[in-house]
Amino acid sequence: MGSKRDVEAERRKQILDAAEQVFARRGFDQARMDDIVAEAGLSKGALYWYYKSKDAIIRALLDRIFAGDLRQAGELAEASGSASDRLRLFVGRVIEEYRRLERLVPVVYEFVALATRPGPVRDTLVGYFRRYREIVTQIIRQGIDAGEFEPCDADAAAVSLISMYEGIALFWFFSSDLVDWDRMAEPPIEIFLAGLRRMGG
Amino acid sequence: MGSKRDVEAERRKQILDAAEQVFARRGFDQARMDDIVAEAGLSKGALYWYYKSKDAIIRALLDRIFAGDLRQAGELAEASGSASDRLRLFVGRVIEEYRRLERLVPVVYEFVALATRPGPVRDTLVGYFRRYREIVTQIIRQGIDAGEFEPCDADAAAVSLISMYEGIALFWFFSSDLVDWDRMAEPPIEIFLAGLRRMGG
Amino acid sequence: MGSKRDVEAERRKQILDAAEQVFARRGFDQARMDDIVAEAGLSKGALYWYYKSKDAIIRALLDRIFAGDLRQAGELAEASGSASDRLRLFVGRVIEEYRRLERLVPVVYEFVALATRPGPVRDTLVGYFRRYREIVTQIIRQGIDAGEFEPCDADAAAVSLISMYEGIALFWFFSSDLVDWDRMAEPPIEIFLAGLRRMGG
Amino acid sequence: MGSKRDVEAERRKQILDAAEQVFARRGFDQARMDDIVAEAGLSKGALYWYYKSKDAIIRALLDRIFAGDLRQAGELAEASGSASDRLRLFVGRVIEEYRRLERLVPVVYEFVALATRPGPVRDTLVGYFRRYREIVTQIIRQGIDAGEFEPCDADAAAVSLISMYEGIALFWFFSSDLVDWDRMAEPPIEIFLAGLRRMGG
DNA sequence: TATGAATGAGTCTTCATTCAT
DNA sequence: CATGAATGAAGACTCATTCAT
Repeated sequence: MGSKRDVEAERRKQILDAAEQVFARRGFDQARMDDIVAEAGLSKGALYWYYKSKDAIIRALLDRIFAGDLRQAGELAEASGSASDRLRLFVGRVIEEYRRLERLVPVVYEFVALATRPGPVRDTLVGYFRRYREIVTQIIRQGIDAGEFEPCDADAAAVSLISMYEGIALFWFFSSDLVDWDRMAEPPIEIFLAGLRRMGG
Repeated sequence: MGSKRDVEAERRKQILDAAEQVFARRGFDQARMDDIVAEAGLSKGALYWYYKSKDAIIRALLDRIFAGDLRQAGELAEASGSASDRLRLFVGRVIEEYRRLERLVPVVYEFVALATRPGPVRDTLVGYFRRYREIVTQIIRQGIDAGEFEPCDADAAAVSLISMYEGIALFWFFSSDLVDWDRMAEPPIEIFLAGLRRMGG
Repeated sequence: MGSKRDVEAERRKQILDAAEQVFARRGFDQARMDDIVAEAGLSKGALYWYYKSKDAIIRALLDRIFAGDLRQAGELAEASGSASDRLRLFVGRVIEEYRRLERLVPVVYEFVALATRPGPVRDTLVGYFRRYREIVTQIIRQGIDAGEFEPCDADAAAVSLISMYEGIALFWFFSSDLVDWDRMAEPPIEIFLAGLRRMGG
Repeated sequence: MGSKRDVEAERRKQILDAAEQVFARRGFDQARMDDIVAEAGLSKGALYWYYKSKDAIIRALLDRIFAGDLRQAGELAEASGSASDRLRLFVGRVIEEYRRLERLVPVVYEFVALATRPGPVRDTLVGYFRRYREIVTQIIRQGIDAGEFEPCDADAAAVSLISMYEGIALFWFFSSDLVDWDRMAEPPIEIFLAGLRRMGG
């Protein structure tokens, strides 16, 4: 049993989990290494043994949150079924993802704020958005080719769709009392699909 | 001429302008008061004469950016013309606003990150979003009542629309090379309006 | 009418009175020039017109409080009457003085703390104590010479007497609920005088 | 040996000793944390590791100086022997204490100045004086009951006695060239005891 | 004389990081 | 591997004093 490896993995997870909590609570800059240490139940030395710096923790967290490879989502581009259904599926997965990351939203916006300026965080997020966009663009294009959707700027439409849910997530965060996912899941995609659909078709 | 008032107003503007630059460049926490002082071309003492603390500057900036009362946008709800046209106008104004705030985007996301946690920043942003939402909901509802749009959850639709442009702004920020406002202005609203019209279809 | 002089004198008194209040409230170091300015109802510029610095104000206050020349007290040394009566009179005046300075006690101890270290404050206080001591020593010596008191170290006795009331003032300040001047005025001097009379006994 | 505890105790002593020196030299407000750091031979971080703030150091010093419980002095109230002898003993111990604290006198008056205003310093000193007073009052009362002293206000007498030595300490501090403890130890207490004594038996 | 905005050196305190044990 | 005391550069803020008006 690779117990050495296991301990290392365990410790790293412990630290990242703790950092997540603390960063969500205070933001990157206001978070103190001591907070993370306390939250993780480790010692300062132990923390620095596994991560060389605060920045290293932030980068590790960035990966853990945004480096998922969207493979599942990507498969949708090549799956069978109508483009509409595949977009519905896609949106369902995105929402699922959002729900999963719920308590991380503060950290996500912390990253967004950082990504505002050049650097590795920005690069990661740019890539993340590009991949999503490519997938959705491809599905919409297939819908147009198949005569399911009106001809249109598929890329602009893709950006619109992703943006809509991205924006709803932000909105939700500022009015969770008024907006809830159960209610906000269907209408947007249905309006959007209706807008894309070839009517006379 | 009230030169005393003028000097005060001038200094405050000088400081807020400088703070905007510096905050955009470095983020709230990484920004140094000395940076602001240098950018403003004032002395430390002068800065503190007008704003008691870094936080006071941030709050003043929050007001300057988000406390605009959306009166113009609000008027659209009561204007004449089709709901579609009024929504188009609304979107046009929002985009105009985004363009105007372009260089402030980093600061805006800085605020969003802050708004993630309870406090005055959050309160301000929550109010800001609520007002937008009310206006758009009203217009859509009028469109439905007038038979222009298919019946639907007007509020959900409003959130969707605002979110879409909100999200596009974010998207744009991460791929200004791929997305530009000239191209992204029309398609989203047109798809959306078509969707509202055809929903039942 | 020397109105110019009058204004100057008036302003200086205004400032010193204000400084007294503020120093009593906050101590020399914690007192802010702005506090004094506010208390005096003057402007910063005006204050600095009359006193060149904070230290100048402190020195002026030192004079105002301790530079009284004790002439009255000094006269007692040459007055007629028994030594006991003259000491009683002396003590009465000292107490009167203490009562008058009541609200200045904090400032007085501020000066005492300062006088702890070499400098003009120390010099002033040293002189102040010396003069008191000389006067009392002389009266006691006269009492011994006149056979009214038993022979003793007149200087040590004088220091004891002055110290006693000095100490009572301090004590009073820390237990004004328990000690009051009406009760503490007579007993000490009477015990002391009895002691001087009976020493040999 | 608990070397961990030892190091902590050692460091705290180091810091308090250094603070004592610096505060004596400059006063609380004029003392710089860097002075204390330098005097203690520590780093700034180390100092703040053990004491959270300048104020915390001052409070710790307050305790170290005034929180001694006077147990020894208290025992005198219940010891055997004449009241006079026990008061002589008491005074001897007080003088001993003063000699011990000699170099701390500036700090003591720094505290007195602070105690002038409400707060923990004042509370501590008030308690300190109260305990002294209770002990001496009790002894004098016993002397009166035993017929050794004339009937009198025992409490006022106690305050007088303590005040006298308190005052002498102050006096001494301003004229150490003229007053020395060897000469000032006996006369005051003897005059005082003579004053209290029942002459006619 | 009087005003009060402006100056900037100086202070306390914080906290990421290191390293002897 | 782990500990936690120690480091010290850096930063927000203060405030006595000045000076243009």
